[in-house]
Amino acid sequence: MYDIDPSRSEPLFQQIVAAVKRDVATGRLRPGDRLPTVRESALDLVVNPNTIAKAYRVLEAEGVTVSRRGAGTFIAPHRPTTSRRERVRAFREALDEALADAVHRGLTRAEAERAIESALKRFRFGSEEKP
Amino acid sequence: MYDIDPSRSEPLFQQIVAAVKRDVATGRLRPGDRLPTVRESALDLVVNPNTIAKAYRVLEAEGVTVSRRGAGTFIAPHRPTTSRRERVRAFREALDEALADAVHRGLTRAEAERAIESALKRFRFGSEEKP
Amino acid sequence: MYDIDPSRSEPLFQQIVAAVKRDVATGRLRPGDRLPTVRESALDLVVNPNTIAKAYRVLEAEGVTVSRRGAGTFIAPHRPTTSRRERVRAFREALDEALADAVHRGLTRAEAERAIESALKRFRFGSEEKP
Amino acid sequence: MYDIDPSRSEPLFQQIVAAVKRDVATGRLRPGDRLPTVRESALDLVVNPNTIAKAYRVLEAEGVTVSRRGAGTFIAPHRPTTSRRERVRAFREALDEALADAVHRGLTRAEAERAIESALKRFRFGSEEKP
DNA sequence: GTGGTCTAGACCACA
DNA sequence: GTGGTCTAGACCACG
Repeated sequence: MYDIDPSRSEPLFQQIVAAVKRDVATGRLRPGDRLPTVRESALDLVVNPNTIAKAYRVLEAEGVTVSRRGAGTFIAPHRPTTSRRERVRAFREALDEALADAVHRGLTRAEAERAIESALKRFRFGSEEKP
Repeated sequence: MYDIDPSRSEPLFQQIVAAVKRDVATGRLRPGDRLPTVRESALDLVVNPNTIAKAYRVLEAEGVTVSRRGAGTFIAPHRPTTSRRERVRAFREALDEALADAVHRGLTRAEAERAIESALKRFRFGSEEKP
Repeated sequence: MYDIDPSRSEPLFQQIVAAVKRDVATGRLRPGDRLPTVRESALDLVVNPNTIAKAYRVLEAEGVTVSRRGAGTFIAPHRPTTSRRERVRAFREALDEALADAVHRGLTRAEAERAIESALKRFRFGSEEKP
Repeated sequence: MYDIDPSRSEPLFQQIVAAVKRDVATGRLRPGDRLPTVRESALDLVVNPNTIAKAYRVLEAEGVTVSRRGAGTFIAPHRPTTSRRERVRAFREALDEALADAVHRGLTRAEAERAIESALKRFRFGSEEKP
């Protein structure tokens, strides 16, 4: 399902977490959808079931999923709680780091703008009310 | 100098690396500029000197700085070597993760666009001529 | 009847057990009252009948209910058997955990006292005479 | 250090989490204090180091501690974030369950009041400002 | 059959 | 030496 790469330095469980979050944010996974079971995913991605379980635990802790023993793991309804200030700050930090790296790699402004434009299309942002 | 936060999960040396790279990418640090010595930085940031040394080692390995024995550590001239494909791919990945997180935090499209526009202004991209 | 929340980490059957015990302790349910059948409850609470059955089994094991074959499940007459030492110890432990959590959430002493005062009013304690 | 009981049904890591939270809430542990290392605790409590590590991870996730690789695990500065409504609601629920259990065990009102009064003395509540 | 807990033990990243 | 990651495998609680 996901392309997990053990050779990358990012921990496996974090790669899984990021992949699920991306799919939720783009709408490929929607509230109520069921994730594959821990054992299925473990076979699929060729990692230890504990590693999947850890990823699911983190996702649950972040409010992305809910796990029910005996039933499975499901995408939770959205309920962002961070303040506007905080979410903008966090985004700017991540964006700064991405851009700084890109500049060092020689990305041109045009390339950056194209990539951003295309990325913005793929994500499903929350409704535009301004709290 | 930099605001390093030991309580964040990102390793200290990486926070330092990212901060220097950001300053180079925005132009606050320019080729030829000298970085503080390891000891100065260690006192400044209240961090173990080994941690600073590791950050400087990584920066040099990435080609961001050059250290001249007995003279200090300096910002290197830009010389991006990655292929266009590679640099775009890396940027898209980082951007995807930043956006996915932001969406989960409830960022609206308008907020994202404003943050991006402002960030694009702050970074000094390479010249558009040489692909 | 009860507000059972499958997304909470507490097992469903325990939520049901706790709800019944609370109702008995507050007097909403009294000795001799009949509980809904397993099937009724299962439909009502949208829960697997096995889960209800397990809750009833636990309640009976704890002496809160008695089930009479063919007739149903009834609230049992009170007949606490634990020693004073034991019942106080158990209460103190639960109270400690509740208070520790509350303090971490930032509850003030005044808020705690008000909540306690109100709670004490709602519960029907045993007669003070028989130690 | 703590009295952990493997025979209780509560998971070991949760018992450890509760014990640390109680010590923080009573003031036995204060912000900045260092917890025993994972390995020390594991030897001390005769449990697997992974179990301690999990407890520490949960404590960090709840904001009770901060862990720094290479340095240790420390009590974090208090920064309760829950709203007044939420913290009172959570406390009332826990209190209700504790009282319901106690009533079933035959606790008298006098016993309850004495236990409560004594418990209230041991915990360090936040400052009394009303936000 | 689902997720959760725990153990044992190896290896790694960080300070 | 610190905490973190991952594997392997047993056992349990829940629905």
